[in-house]
Amino acid sequence: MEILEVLPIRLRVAAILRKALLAGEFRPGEELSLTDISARMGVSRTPVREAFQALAAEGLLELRMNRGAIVVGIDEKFITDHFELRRLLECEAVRRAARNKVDMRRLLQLQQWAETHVDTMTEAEYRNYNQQLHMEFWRASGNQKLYDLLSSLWNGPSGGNVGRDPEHERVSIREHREMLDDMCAGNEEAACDVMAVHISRSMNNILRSFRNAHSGQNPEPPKE
Amino acid sequence: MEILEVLPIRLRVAAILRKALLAGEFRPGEELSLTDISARMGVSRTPVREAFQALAAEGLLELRMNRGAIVVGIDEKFITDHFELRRLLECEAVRRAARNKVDMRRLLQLQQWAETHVDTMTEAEYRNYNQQLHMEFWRASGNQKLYDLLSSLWNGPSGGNVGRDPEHERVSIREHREMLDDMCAGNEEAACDVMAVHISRSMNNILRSFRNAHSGQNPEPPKE
DNA sequence: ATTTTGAATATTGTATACAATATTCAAGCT
DNA sequence: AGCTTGAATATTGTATACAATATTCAAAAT
Repeated sequence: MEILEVLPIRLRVAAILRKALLAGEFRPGEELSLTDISARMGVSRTPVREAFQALAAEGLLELRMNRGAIVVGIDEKFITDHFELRRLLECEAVRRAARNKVDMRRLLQLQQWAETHVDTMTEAEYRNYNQQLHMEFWRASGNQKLYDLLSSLWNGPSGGNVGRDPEHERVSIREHREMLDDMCAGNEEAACDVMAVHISRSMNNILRSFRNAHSGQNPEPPKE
Repeated sequence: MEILEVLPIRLRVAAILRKALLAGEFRPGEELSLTDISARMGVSRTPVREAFQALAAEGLLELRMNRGAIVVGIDEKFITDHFELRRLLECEAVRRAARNKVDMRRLLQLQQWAETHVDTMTEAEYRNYNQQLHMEFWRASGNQKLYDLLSSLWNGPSGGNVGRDPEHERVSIREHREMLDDMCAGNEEAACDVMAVHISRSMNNILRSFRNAHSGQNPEPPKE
């Protein structure tokens, strides 16, 4: 039987707004009115306000005192900045994990499952495996702050509603295996190098789909 | 004439609680009651609640749904985790700054001021110079996320109310000069190495004062 | 005509009221 | 005795009311 967990409104509001912001559904510089959003979502201003503050901390909104929130534009630099930071941190995580000679059982178990089911996995299953594996990397780094930070970065720009890419998934699973082998062998720099390639490849995928979505048609016609 | 800015209550509450938490004034695992804190501070629960959420995002509190917040203990690992992360990011910032060949005028101007006034600086002046210089490093990295992240880490564990250390300040100023020279010369790795030493030295200072404060007397007598 | 002033309006910031969830503890049952 | 149950209590989550600040725009002054 499944445990069904009801999230607080502020988290659901934050998730909805985050997705919309990352999808570029608001114009950069546009003012987001607390009253307006809460009315449109059918909730009170309080949880929306809390969501605004969380999104501001994530860099998606800018809060001006007594003057509401404005949308920070998602452009290619936003995406590359995000992924370059994530690459730095993920590399550090596996480097430390390799150095720490940490218990690899859970990691190997996850990876084995993925390699066994590589041809039959649903997209949801792949996403779940991928996140769990990365989270194990972060945990294995032994640095709690690193873990927390990478967790929050996971909610950053992602492909959005672009269809799944089986080839990307296959390559990723192979790279995961490489990293695990390097970690088992205590080969810090090798694991780190694979991770750098791994994240860069993700970034390029996202960038490609971003350019695709923004090429040709203007997302919003210019004013007037 | 000075612009006097009145911060929102939630930010002042967050600052007060952050300081207290980092100073270890609450027992690890202790429950912080929203009602209690707001009453003791003479404000309503709303801004305190918002402060709690911000502190939870910083890793200083843990929020349990419908069950209040508990204090995350500040121990030596908390401090080393923090500084190892900061070292990684500050190193990356100067590495990128050196690579980018950015405009160094503001940096050199700040540094020159510090070297001129090294013997007459007040502690507040040193702190101000130090923060401004580091912020220029972050900015010079060209990565907005890196800047935001290092900004938020600046509020992390700091010496607290341990007296000033003029020798530490002198050495820091010399290290800053070394980094600036390396950056001007485009010497990425050299600048990065100095930064690593620089941050590690800060960490050891904090650790020393932490051990000092926690050795001998229990901060709080055990229950019963 | 341009600038300045200030009242009207709208929006955020804070406080309080209400609803929902969790905890406690005593009564009843096996 | 130990466990289960449920009412009472307390605390958080959300909604609403109120206060303070910012914006707008028209009228007045230069």
